[in-house]
Amino acid sequence: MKTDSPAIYADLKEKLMNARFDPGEKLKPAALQGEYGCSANTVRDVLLRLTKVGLVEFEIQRGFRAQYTSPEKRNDVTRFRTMLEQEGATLSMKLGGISWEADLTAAHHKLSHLEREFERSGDLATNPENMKLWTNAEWGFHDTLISRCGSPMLRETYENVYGQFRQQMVAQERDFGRSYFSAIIAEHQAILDAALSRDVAACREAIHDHLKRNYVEVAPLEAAV
Amino acid sequence: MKTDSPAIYADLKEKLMNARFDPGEKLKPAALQGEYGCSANTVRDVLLRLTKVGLVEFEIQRGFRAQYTSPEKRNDVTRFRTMLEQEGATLSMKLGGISWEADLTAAHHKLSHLEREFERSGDLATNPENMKLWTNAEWGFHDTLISRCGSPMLRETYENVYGQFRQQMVAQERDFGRSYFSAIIAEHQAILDAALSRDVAACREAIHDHLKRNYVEVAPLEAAV
DNA sequence: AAAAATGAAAATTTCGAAATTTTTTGCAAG
DNA sequence: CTTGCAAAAAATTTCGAAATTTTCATTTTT
Repeated sequence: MKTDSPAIYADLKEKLMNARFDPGEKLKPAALQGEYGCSANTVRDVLLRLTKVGLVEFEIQRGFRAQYTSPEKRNDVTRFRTMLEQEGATLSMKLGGISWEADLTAAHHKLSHLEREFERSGDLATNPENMKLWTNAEWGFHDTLISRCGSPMLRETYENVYGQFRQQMVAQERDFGRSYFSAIIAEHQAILDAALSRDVAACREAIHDHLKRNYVEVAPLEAAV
Repeated sequence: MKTDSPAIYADLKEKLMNARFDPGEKLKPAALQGEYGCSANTVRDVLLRLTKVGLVEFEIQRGFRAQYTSPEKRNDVTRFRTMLEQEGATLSMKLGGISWEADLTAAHHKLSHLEREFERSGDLATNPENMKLWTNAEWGFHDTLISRCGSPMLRETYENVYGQFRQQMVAQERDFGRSYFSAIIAEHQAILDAALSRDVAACREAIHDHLKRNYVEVAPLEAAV
């Protein structure tokens, strides 16, 4: 009995965030068990825990599925993430001190360094190791932005929604060419500048601008109850 | 094998929301198993699922606990709930049509009827059946308020946070006397009026006023990273 | 006496199999 | 050819026990 469920959790989480499962794909413990050399129950246990962070859907008596995808779902995730990040950043701007400015500057420095590198070389899409570096740096910047919001619940929720955002968008097979990075670099810079100058309106706007590319057209319907 | 895990889930959820477990109390599957005539694993399964809605804390290799309580935690839940409800209500005011107005009016009617009754008779605290009635009506009103926000994620998150709010506050042993209901009735009315007249600022204010009694003084510290 | 080490008890995790439920398949009727 | 039903197959849930880890009380060492 040498199974390492934290490793299974981490591996499944990584696969889910990187869309290595199709949207809505069934996740059968009995099938996954072979991958990890453990019993089906252990996989079930892990999937139940991944349910909490929103990466896996669970329905009683009919098992687990990778989160489904749709234009509506992507819009929802994007809107919700935007809202949480705007609120978190606004609070950080009010509550954060010099240490926050230092942390945010550092996180941005790391991120922009990478992005300028990828803008030049264009070898992000091809190199999974670079993708991981960028992914971590991007997360670090956005997390630091809201880190002084003073609300653990907001921060934890943001983390989960950020993960779901990535899950939805990675499946979209976007273009990570140079023009993408040119835009992204400017957007991150705009967020940083607004945050450091404590300009709440500008920062909210910059966050919205950063995420608006992810909205897609959907037939407008009155929301259901 | 006649165990009914949905019933176990419902029962534990009810007990957690009504603070029938002490804050931070250990929830041991082997101990709870007797209550429900099932195996410890079934209880574990249920507790893992209750983790998703934030009523239960899980830490790997050291099991489950009822959510802990503290002034900071109560403030956090209150602040986060306020924020979500304000955003949800604002969106509903923008997107909701006549059917929303009808639903909201109906939900408020049901709620205020009960509250006026309890204001007169004062027999809420003593009668658990009445408490349940009020609890459901209160939830119905607030859920309807945000029901047209157009964001399933916001709405689901609000539901979880509302449950955690109740979990925290019920443990506080508050005074449900007549004066409490006098205040509550006016607050719900103010929310309804502002919502129906699509007055965003007034509605946000009314939501804040409704929840502000739950804030407690806490030594101000710069938020940790 | 305080701290570290030891060992027993308790709790958590994992397992493989049995019981239950859902889904699929095959066949017959309209 | 489609629909409805029954049987088989597959998947999920539940179980009780074994393996592992944590917790707690006790003893040993500094």
